[in-house]
Amino acid sequence: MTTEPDKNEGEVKVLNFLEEIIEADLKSGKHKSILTRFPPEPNGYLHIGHAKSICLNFGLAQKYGGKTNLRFDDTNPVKEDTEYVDSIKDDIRWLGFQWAEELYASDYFEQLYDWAMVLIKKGLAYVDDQTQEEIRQTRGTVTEAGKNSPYRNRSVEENIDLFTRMRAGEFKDGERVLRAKLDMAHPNMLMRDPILYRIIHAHHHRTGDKWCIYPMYDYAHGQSDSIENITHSICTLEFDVHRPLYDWFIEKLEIFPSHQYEFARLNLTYTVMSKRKLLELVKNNFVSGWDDPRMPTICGLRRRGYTPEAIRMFAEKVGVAKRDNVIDLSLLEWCIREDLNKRANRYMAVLNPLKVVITSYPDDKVEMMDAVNNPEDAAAGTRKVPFSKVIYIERDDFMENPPKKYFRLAPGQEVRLRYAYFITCTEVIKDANGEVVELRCTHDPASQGGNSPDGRKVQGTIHWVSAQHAVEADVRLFDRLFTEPHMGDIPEGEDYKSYLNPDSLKTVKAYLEPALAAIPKEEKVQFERIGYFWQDYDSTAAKLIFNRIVTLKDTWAKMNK
RNA sequence: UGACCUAUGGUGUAAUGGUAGCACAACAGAUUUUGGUUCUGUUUGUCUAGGUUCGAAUCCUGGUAGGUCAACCA
Repeated sequence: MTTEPDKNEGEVKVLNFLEEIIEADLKSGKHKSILTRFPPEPNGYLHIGHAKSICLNFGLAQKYGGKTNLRFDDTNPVKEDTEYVDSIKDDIRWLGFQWAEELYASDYFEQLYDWAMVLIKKGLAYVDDQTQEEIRQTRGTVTEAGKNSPYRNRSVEENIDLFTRMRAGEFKDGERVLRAKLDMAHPNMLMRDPILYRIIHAHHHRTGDKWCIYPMYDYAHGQSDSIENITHSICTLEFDVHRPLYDWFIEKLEIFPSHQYEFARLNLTYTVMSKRKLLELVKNNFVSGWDDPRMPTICGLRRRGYTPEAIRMFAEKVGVAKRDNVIDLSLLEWCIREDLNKRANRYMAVLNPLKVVITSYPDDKVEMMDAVNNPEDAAAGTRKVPFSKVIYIERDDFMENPPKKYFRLAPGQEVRLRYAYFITCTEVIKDANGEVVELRCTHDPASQGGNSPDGRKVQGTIHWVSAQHAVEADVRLFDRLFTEPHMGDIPEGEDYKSYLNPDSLKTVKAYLEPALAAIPKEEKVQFERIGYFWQDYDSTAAKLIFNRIVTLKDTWAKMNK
């Protein structure tokens, strides 16, 4: 086969609009290199929406040989906590990114204060004594102009004095604010004398009690970007209307001209993305924590079995644009299957067991069957799986009255036990309620390993575990995770409670703990993360099977509709 | 009813004045030691009305629809 390395065939070069801007800036010499930043407020855990932003900011810098800072936007002490700082750092690292510098908006408080003084001296900021209510009332509405504050024309000296005393702690919360002097009739509400500083006597997670005045987002963000020489400040669409203000501060302060660019935030079907709602789910114990596998948080997805590679692939696939979007959850699921399918070793696990006794098999015999670890990767090798007279199969793999194209086990029907034998169902045993509780089968000893010397074909192949070697665990866990509304499909204004099953945590605990006790200590961590297995457990395997179950369920549902 | 942003198959995203392409989803077939994977094929789209142009998804104007903004949140 001949290849032309320069051709790069099949690979279409597609730039998103941010890449186009960056390439143009680099080409024109506007910037020699680029510096982006990821600026979370440490007031909650990162979710899949943040992952898109992280992949964008870090990915863009990587692609163009630049760097990315991690900056915590910690300008509101009452909402923020170091717990969140730590989790955010963990999640970013887990996703596979390394920041150039770890910074905090609170590092800039002194500089920001000095700049506020500059604005005051230029006659561009003033201290307002109005109450919060008065300020709200005089701001006007989207269609009506606001009214000037009676304190708007204070002298520079008086403003300096008052602002100094605000910092010194002479006033109570809410008594005074520092506002920019712009235009109370501006069509953009954000430009109607925005508040720069407010008084908050609260303990800050980093600066402690040093400050009692705190800058607002609009006053802190652009200048923080500027201090760090951020070239491309990339944020979501709702900050679009803030850009004129962002530019105004930079212009008036005559500092490094960082620029803000906006993109559409990620929305996912069936998924709650609002930090406020997620916090509520955690606080009210509707989930076991921020890392509950049903949560759309990065740590939740991690526990659900997602890999960083899959999440990065997802971020790549969803694209970047300025149009509001709702991505199908199926794309995220496709990404994890795509990733795991290539690299995860396969293991057999039965989630919803049905006992099968192979009557023709010797009572005490145990055979070690050869099983392929990963059909997609021969280098992954093989392993031995114990087989014996009594096994469990998946309940879904048997039907007493099968429809026409059902290839798995049914009375009188032959099926292959993967890596083991062909078996034929000879008897169905039911309990008093008519529920199938056990199957009796015979095996073909010649089909050891899964092939018959006479070349006859069986259409179905099913997985199994040897009962005496199995580790028992709760099969319902998996079921719960998939039958409950995924990550909370909660319509606006509805009660979360009706959408999450409060029993699931109890169930998990009740069944997981005895199972854990049966497992060698060194393997517990893996096991705990994934849930459950009868034998042959492994976290990666769980991920694969986990995603595979969804697919099979879908297929089955369709066949029966 | 103010300012700003947006409009391409079911869902996303390309095409930057010259053949509407790609991915997910859906559907059909082939292969298969799991109805998975893999491979092949199929269906479905430029919000609307004008204008400019040899030619418009693309440029202009009007309309329509959706979103954002009236926290001392970020």
